[in-house]
Amino acid sequence: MVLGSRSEPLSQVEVLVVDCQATAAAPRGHLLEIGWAQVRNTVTHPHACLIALPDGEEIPPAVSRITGISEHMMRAAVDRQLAWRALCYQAASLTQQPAPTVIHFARFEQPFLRTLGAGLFPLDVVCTRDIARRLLPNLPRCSLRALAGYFGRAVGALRRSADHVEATAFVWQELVRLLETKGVSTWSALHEWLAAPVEPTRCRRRLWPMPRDVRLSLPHAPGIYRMLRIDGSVLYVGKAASLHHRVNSYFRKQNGVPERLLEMLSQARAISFDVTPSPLEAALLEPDEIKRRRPPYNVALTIHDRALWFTSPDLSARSPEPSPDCPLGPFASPETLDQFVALARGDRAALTSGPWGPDAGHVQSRLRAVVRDPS
DNA sequence: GACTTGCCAAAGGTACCACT
DNA sequence: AGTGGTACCTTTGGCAAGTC
Repeated sequence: MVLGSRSEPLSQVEVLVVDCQATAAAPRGHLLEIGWAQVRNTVTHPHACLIALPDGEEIPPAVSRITGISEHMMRAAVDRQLAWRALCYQAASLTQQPAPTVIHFARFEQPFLRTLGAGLFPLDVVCTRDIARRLLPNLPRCSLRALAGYFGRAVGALRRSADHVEATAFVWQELVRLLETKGVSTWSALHEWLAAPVEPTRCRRRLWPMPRDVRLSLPHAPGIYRMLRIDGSVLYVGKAASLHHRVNSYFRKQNGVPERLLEMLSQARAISFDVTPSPLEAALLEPDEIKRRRPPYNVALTIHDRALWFTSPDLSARSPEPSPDCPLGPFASPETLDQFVALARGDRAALTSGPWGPDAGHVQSRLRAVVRDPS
């Protein structure tokens, strides 16, 4: 049954965007959450529901950590067939049947959904990752977070279906614009385009979204830099003895680049920087900047990933968490905090053995100002 | 005929990538 | 961290053409 027209322009096609969270990949895993939204020009408010796990099944700690879904929250979970029927009801309201459906990395979601459908599957699925891989073959990463960031939308730290549905819908709309420039302008043309074999690419050199001249024009001077998305939001704050060398070093390696770095560089379109008189000054500015902006990729100084230290304004107390008594920080280790205390007290003997070196005296006045005014 | 070289395809192994 | 599918790379073997 085809109610709508398959020749309708892709940007006008009403689609269902779906995302699932699960305890693990199929067939071992169980559905934990389903989210969906109807998209045509604008995105309707996404609907998401937690799915009750089979008796005896629990949410693995790792999944609970990345999704934020707790056993307590699962009290509101619904039966999986109930959720599937609600999704099918929404699918049936679309003009085209089977319902044009957009899923990111559909390979993960489809086995769960097909099991729920038990032979009846009213969805005509395309995968945004497959489209992106063809349209942007040299983009370092095509994960949902990387793609959304590439087009200028942040994805929340916790992986939840409602947020992922909105992000997928956003990515879909951006991809449709690119598809139409390639002459892929209808739903059926999109299927044909996806089915066509891809030209083999033997040496695929990465294409960084950040223009080369932007990074090459950075000064050979110490300072702090901020990696920015296309909308200007900050991805990462770093410090450098030479802004030019540090930032350009990210873009030289083709292999062995850490996963999170690739994901960040897939999103970074611009850079802003502040030149400082010395590398030490940059090192002092960096934590302030991180604390103020909370960039998502400053993993090293986030409390979730390793123990951090905070200290009191008079440096006499320390705590692994920020508090009214210990608002200064974060410091990556007790050793760094020791150096900070020594620097503030002018203990040159302690300083010259540490990473601050002979620059220590140069920044003491600023450091004392920081200690006096912890805001 | 024996050997070398180049090409191709299949098989097997490994690295990559995306998900939770 | 664990998982699984895919892409890529290497190895292997068969074949044809060229050279000695």
